[in-house]
Amino acid sequence: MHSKTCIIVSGPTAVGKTSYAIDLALQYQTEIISADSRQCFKELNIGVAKPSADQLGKVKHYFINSHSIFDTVNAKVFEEYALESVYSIFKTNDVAIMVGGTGLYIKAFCEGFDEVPEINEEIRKHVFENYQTQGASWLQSELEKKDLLYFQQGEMKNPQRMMRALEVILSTGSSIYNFHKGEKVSRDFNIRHIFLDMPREELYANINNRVDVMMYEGLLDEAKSLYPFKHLNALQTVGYKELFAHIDGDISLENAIDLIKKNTRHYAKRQNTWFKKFIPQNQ
RNA sequence: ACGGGCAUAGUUCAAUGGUAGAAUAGAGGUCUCCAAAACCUUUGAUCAGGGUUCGAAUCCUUGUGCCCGUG
Repeated sequence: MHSKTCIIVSGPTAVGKTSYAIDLALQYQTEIISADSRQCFKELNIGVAKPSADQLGKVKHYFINSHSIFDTVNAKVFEEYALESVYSIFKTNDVAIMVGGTGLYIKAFCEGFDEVPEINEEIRKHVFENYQTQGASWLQSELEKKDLLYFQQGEMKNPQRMMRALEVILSTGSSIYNFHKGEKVSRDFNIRHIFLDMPREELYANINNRVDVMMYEGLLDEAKSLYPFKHLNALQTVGYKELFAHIDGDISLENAIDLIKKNTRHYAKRQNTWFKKFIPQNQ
């Protein structure tokens, strides 16, 4: 038992995490670390359901508006940022609150990652560009030649994982599986977990309603202003990518809105699946 | 009201008279640095009644519903 505690509030999108966490933070007179892979971008506002200015004024939030869409943000970056933040909060508080729906980020914060050497930027680019021009079959044949372990055991239909495996073997000469030891880091503070959930039908109704509100608040204009950056990873985001398709003339606005609702429902479903299995705690 | 057409999974569409398939939605799952990402698996249907036939989603017939044209 440690003297400091981080309370993690997780759950699917649109379940009400934000206001729940703010109430909790006010109760403990402490601050909040967001664990959301999209709300950290200062350029993204309406579409990512950030806390309102009013809410941000009540409680200090870390990892909200802290990064730019041009920055590299990933689970490792989050882990370091969140640890720094939590220790900063612990200087003056016994309790810190973390809230968010990005399961992998929360896992990285709770358990850490096995060390994988930094990947050379040129190798990463080389892998990505060849995938762009030659497709998944290129990744498959490269992995068969260079990383038989991954070729036999890994997901050979999943381009993203294949790219990761390939960049690791090209950079280090060793299979990504040799780095995955599954050793969990033990943090020197307590971790408590609160999972928010509600009946599926209610959640889906919340989602549909929230998308309508976002459109009313001007999501289309926001998407138009971000259109020049649609290729960035930060813009591979529900609520924006569908509107980009509409701006391109591929689909009607009505279709785009329906797609946003549908994709958000899918996202919520995946979050549920993740949190059903991953219960962060260290007791 | 008359004439014509259509009726298959929640939806959109397949299936010479011979095992009712697909896409998508829905559901379940994967997961160690792009995770609001990228993947995997899967439930489910011939409008209703009668007839022809070894055998009907398919042919005939009655009913019901929808669409188009004429009035």
